[in-house]
Amino acid sequence: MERAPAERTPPTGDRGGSAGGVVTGGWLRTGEVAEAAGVNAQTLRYYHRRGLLREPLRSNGGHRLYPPETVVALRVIKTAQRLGFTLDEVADLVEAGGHGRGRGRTDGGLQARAAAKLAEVEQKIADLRTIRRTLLQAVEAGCDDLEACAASPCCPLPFADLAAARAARPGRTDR
Amino acid sequence: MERAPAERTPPTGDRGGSAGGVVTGGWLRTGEVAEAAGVNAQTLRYYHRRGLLREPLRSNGGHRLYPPETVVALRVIKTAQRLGFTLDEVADLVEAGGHGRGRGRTDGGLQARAAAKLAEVEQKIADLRTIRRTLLQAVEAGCDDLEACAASPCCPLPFADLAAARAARPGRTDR
DNA sequence: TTGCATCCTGTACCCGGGTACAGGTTTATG
DNA sequence: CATAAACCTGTACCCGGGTACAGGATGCAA
Repeated sequence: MERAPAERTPPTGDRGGSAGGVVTGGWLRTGEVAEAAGVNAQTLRYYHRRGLLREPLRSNGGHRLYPPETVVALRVIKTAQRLGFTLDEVADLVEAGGHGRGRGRTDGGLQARAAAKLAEVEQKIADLRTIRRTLLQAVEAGCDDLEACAASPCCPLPFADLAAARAARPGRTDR
Repeated sequence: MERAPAERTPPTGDRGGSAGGVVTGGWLRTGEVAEAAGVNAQTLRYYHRRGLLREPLRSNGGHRLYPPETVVALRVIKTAQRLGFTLDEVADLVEAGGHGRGRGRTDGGLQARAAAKLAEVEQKIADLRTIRRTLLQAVEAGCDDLEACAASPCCPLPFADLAAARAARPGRTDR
């Protein structure tokens, strides 16, 4: 993402678009990038810290000046996140994608990682289906009091199998 | 859970079972409860703080002495958690279940809450299925580089719809 | 030149569900 | 009675993904 910003024309006073507001091909300030990508401006700094975005050029006064493709970079990040990748994984993906470029590397590793993530997602779906089934049973059996149910031998709720605690809280499934 | 422990015989020196180790009907210490329920002893204190477990009796020296049904209470908590309830919701459930008891209240509210939770779980499943579909498309289309994909008009990945960010990170679906 | 919007840095806080550690008591056993 | 194991309290930390706030410095237009 936005590799080698140093190769572009550095900003010399003006920042691209002459008509106020909509900058056509010029440099963007933090707030502009954030708004264009639909994220909080603080999040940009956070992503820099996390290594998801390279630090861009600076104005003389120290304000960040982003190339326009940063907006695309942010969309990429958000898309990967929506697909279930953690920020660490996203950082990995963009680094892998960008790293060997220009030396004949075509392997971004996305294929393999997407396949692995697919398996994770399917596991989560399976877990949630178990939960759904159990909730349905509870509703159908008319359970209305957990303590009474725990005492009753005919309640379908699985009070016993503490071992099978994987599942629930889907974000943490397998750690 | 384990309401009115004060009504039981207070522990006067011995703690039930005379044969060392396995206490048959007597009072349990923190570590015993924790082990029997398969949770960390610290977690017991944490549950007390969260209002999930009532503070039990104490020995003269200040050590907690639990009635044996606390183990059941813990199983109930863990079960509800596995069904997707947060600890706040569980606290709510056990309080609702226990609160009006003895004054004709039979409504623990579990029915309604289980039904609501069922809807949540189904939403999560639907979200994950969308994610799965998208990942599958990415794999099938042979996407291997997020940046290239973002630039290509034929990539199936949804880089555009930032608005539809609900989904991913399933634990946080709708906050 | 003035004034205000935007930006900068560093640090602290939020959520949920715990876990860990320090430093001091109590309990049980030989 | 001595000693080790278990317990007590309070406080801080962990994960992931940000958000908020304080206190200064810049940028830009009138």
